[in-house]
Amino acid sequence: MENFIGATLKNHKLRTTSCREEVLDTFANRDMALSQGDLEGTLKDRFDRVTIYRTLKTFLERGIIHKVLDDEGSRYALCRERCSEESHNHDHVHFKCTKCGQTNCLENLYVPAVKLPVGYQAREVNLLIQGICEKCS
Amino acid sequence: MENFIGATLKNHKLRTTSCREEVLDTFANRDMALSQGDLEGTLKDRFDRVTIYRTLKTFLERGIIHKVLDDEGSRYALCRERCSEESHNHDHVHFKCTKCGQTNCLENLYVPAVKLPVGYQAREVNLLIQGICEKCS
DNA sequence: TGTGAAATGCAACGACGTTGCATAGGGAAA
DNA sequence: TTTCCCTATGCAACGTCGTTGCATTTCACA
Repeated sequence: MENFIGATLKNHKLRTTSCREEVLDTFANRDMALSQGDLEGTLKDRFDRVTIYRTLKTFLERGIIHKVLDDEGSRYALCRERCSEESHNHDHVHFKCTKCGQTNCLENLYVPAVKLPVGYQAREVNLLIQGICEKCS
Repeated sequence: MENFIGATLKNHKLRTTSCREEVLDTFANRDMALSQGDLEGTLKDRFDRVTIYRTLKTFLERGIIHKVLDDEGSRYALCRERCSEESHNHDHVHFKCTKCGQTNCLENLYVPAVKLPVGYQAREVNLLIQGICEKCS
């Protein structure tokens, strides 16, 4: 874990700070999409909410995390595939359980190709499925 | 148009008020997904933002409009298919142009079926494609 | 046309996104 | 190891949005 955190920050040319370490640690330990509020719940004693906000923003820009669509507010999840500032790669499916509220990446599923009308160019595709997850069914 | 608005409200058993009429009219005239901010821009001289908020909430509950996922804030669009309080039906694709910022429903496209892992049950599916629309390309 | 129920406006609160600025802290070079 | 610069952080502040309570107005049916 220590290795993962240090290596991730170094790979993306970011300074090692306690806030960044703990945010990364939280993402790694809780295997689900997190909102800024979730992170604040865990870290607000130690870090200002603006710092958490800026940490998320930085991670987003560098391709360490990606935004997960949600019908209420924003959530974020670690990028598993190789992402960088230049290219993001997130055409997998997100599943939100309406019972327990958890949002997860279904890593193995890919978004089926959609044939767009003439003139439309796709850059990014987000598929959110809501329903009941395996634990709650 | 008059007919559409009156009939829509009556069909969903809602009182006819000027705010509801104008919100519906705005949705009908501008053929795209609108945020609460968009509506306030047009209507805030005449109606309180809370009234607009509650109008949207009511329309959502009754199946007159549906929520459109967006990576920044919520947007709403008219339900074209038959929707009611009981059953919503919105498995079509939404397209957001990163150039002009417009979000539209691609009515003719349906979300391809995704085979979920065992134990997962889908209730609602949202597909958002971002890129360049026909007008901007 | 009167009346009860529903819709509206206003005030207020919290959560979030965002920015500016002064201070603290990381890390490379001496 | 120490110094110094640049970056990250904390704090204050502001705007937007979602949300609720309450008093007042308005709709629609009897």
